[in-house]
Amino acid sequence: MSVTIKDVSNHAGVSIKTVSRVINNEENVAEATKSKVLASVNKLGFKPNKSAQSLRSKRSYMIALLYDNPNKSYLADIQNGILQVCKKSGYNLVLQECDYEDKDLSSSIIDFVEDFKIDGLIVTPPLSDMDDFLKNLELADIQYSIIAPSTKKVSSPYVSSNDYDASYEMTEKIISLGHKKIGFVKGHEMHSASSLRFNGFINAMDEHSLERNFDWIIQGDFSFESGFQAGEKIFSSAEQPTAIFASNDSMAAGVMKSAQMKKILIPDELSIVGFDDSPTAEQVWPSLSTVKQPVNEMALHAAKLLIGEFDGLTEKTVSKEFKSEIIIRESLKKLN
Amino acid sequence: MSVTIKDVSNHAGVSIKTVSRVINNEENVAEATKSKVLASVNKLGFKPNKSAQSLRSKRSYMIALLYDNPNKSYLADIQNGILQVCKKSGYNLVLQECDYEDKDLSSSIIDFVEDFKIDGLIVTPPLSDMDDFLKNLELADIQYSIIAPSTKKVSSPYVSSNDYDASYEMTEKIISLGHKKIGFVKGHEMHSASSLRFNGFINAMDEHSLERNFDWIIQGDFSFESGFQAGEKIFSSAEQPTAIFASNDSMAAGVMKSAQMKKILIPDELSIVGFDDSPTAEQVWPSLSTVKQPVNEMALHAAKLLIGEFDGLTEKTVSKEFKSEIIIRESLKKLN
DNA sequence: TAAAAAATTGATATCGTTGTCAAAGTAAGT
DNA sequence: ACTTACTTTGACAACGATATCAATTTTTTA
Repeated sequence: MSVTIKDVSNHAGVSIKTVSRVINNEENVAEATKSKVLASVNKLGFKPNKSAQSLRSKRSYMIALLYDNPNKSYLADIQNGILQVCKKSGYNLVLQECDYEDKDLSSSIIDFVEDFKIDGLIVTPPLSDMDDFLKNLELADIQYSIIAPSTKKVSSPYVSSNDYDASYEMTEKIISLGHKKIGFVKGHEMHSASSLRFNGFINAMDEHSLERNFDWIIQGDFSFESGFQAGEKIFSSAEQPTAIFASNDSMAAGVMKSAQMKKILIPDELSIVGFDDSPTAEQVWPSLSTVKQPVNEMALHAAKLLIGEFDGLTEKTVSKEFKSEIIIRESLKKLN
Repeated sequence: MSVTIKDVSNHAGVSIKTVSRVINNEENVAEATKSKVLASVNKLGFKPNKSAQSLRSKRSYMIALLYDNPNKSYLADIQNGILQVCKKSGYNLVLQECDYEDKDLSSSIIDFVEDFKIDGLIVTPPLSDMDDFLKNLELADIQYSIIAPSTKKVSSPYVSSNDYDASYEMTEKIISLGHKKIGFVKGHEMHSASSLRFNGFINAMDEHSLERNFDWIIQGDFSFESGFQAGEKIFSSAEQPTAIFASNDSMAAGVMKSAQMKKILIPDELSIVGFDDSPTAEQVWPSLSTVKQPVNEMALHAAKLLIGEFDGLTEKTVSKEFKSEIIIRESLKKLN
């Protein structure tokens, strides 16, 4: 059938242990032996049997992605980033959907990791915001790498996005176009990104001495529906803003719909801005100005971080904060 | 450490082989022995070591999802459906992105399956439309289950959607609202769904003796951009349709944008209809009428089909065609 | 140059299951 | 009662890698 380590050892005229040493890049193998073995490996097309490796070494060569996020496009980007690394390093990605409200979350995840001998986890928001959950993982001695807005101080490696800065910058951009009356729709309360994005907005407003109008600051939950309702509230208030900044694109689209149903012209009478650069941002009309986080690259880095932890191979990858990009489309316009 | 089959056999006072028989539901185990063993299994919390099982039995308990589809939301639904089955049956899902234009697709997938001892594949469009690829899988004796529009005649089990019927029905719905001048934007040529959807449209038009206007029948590729360009073409033609049916929601959104930029009122002057019920369909304004396929359920069934093939356990699941649902939203209106 | 230290290599045990095959126990047939 | 057939069970090999530890070779040190 398929080529085993024994076939290689026979072909190369060394012991199986030596072959094992070579394929695992262990130290103390003579160069001559090493190249002899590698030649046999290539010649025979040997690929280590994952199950056997896993059984003996207690490593599964599988990492899992933990998520509880209805944002399909975000998830797809995350997956792609991780897969790029997995493909190269011979790891496999396993998906694990969670419920952040589940009381037994920690224990069920710990069971899952032990059952499948999962080597490590990549944890995404909002799970990456749950400190006690992360602490439980550490207590169970489970390796993980998190993707989160930059606030976290955890011992495990992490990849972060500069939600605060991006929001601050986008707000300044809006202000620079002459807007002074700016509304804001907040995101889901469980996501730390929500408060960061809000704080970025507030601080930029303060910096430019612009007044906050609490009729225009509405709590949402990242859903389209909550954005729509936020719009209804804002547009029924006494005074009207000239721009609204929503904490994600779905809510921005909701606000936009609400405005359009009230015949408010966008962007002439009202500018709308979102966050995330979801596919919808480009497909609505007028297209949404938004903030694009390099989600794919972040996930890629998170995977490198995690896998680098087990394989000494890769040069030590370090935690890193990623910068977002502001994308200006049709929905944001200079105030007349 | 963790509980092994040996611990169970000691506790139950039988041989390890007998324990193995019980946990694998083999025949010819006395009832008394069986329940005795199961009691020990529960008492000790024994869970078979996947790696050891895999090593010995040549089964990995992993199935892979093959895809080459930029539609993130579709993919997420597929994944969710499969995961529901995996969770129950103890299988794991591995993601494998492909390139349908890759010359070496067959061989690289066959390598992948052999390297990781993948038990079976779930193949999605457009890969499920590539007959020679599927044939190669069969030659390599690889189990798979496909998700595809219903045209395929393959020996492996499959799950299909009634694209033709759904399209026919939606066209009739449009016609029933008084529309006679109806445009159509075709989907990507490599997807068999595209021709089915188009044929459904054409046949419904014929059935109602409505004339086809080839100025309004445009080839697209499922992308937003291609929908936008289709709109530009249609709106620059001599006569204008009163309704346009696009083969998916992204293209419908593109058509919509093109119309809105030309100040064509939707749905008053033009009705637009999509296909897929993507998140965008709900988030554009006016919201898109569309066809919803039970993608999640289809994937769930495909997974059952595949896993049922190896585990004799489940009652034989059979190939099945799933029906789509027509969703009427704001973008489709009775003709004045 | 001999002894000590370090580098290199291999024989064999081991991981936790399932597979093989023979032995023991039960039921059926004459 | 005595084959014959079938059911139930267990001892031990095997899957294909890594781990242990001792043996051998090479290098360094004195």
